[in-house]
Amino acid sequence: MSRVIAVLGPTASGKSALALQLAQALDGEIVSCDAMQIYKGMDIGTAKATPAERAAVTHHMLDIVAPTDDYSAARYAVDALHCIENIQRRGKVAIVCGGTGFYWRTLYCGGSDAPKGDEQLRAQLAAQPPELLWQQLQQADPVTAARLNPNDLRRVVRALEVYRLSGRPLSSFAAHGRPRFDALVLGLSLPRETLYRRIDARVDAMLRDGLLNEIARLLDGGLSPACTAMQAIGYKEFVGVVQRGEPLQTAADLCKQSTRRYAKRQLTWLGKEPDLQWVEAESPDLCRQVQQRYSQMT
RNA sequence: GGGAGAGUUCCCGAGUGGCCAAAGGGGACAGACUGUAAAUCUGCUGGCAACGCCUACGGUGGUUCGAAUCCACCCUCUCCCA
Repeated sequence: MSRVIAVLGPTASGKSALALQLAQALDGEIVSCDAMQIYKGMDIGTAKATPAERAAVTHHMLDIVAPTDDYSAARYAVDALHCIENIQRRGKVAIVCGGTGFYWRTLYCGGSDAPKGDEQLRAQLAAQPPELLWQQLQQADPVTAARLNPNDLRRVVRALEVYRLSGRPLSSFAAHGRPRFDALVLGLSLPRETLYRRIDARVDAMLRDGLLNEIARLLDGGLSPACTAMQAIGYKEFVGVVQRGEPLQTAADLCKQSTRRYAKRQLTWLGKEPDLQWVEAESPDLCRQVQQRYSQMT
């Protein structure tokens, strides 16, 4: 299996542009690694590759499911790995590009084979008092309980769910393993202020490009504001504007703020990502530099 | 011109003599992350040679063993009457 290039980094750091350049220079195809670009109909707010870009370079892992559906890192790992295999079988270079660290990690290092989520069970668990859930977890899976914060309900519920479904504690399932394929793993870095400026500008641009119309279309189509897809930054902030005519400026500011925080979380994650090499996002001959590193890999 | 009220740490905002470097919230910063991950959760937020010291609650000066809290004057803002 030949080498994969992964272009990771915080939002608005220039991942897509670099991936596009690389794909054109190396005869490659792009595999998106973004938990929200998975959803159909969410284009502007997720900064999905444009039709023109998709015509120029083949993109994978975009528009995989409807926004009403749920998706997961484990599904992503399976689907994206198939894409990579297919690309390589055709003699092309697979370029993974995106900002969802958890998805990339699961693709690269494999994920746990604990049972998949069960909506009903989750709802049933979540209906119980948090203290009770915590007590149950401490009994059923003390190792995981020691690891988790009692307030992190989502993880507490998941751990209990795994226990109920499999009869085994979550801690008995292996987490990520060793990398499953060779990859040049890149993280785009740039000064915090620059990154934040870019984020602000990007939100403004999305609004100019018709983000509100896109959201209105989704909501008119019957999409519930409560579903996972609508929790995406750039969407949840504007539901009130679209549905109740709340002030746009306030929502836009909030959106910029959430995006900045998200970028920070991405950076924190990337800091521990195996094999990751940081490259300066703003360096003028970035694409050439990366190509050089790529060719140096043996 | 007269009267009433307000000025608190990055912001909002509690605090009306010691338990106050000052509740709470926001923001910023840092971190976690086993099939929801653009989600979810946590920590931290005056300075220092730091079990102590210094600087801080509009300003200056008082009262007091001790003040963000009481008094006087001054400055700024808000409201009411002229």
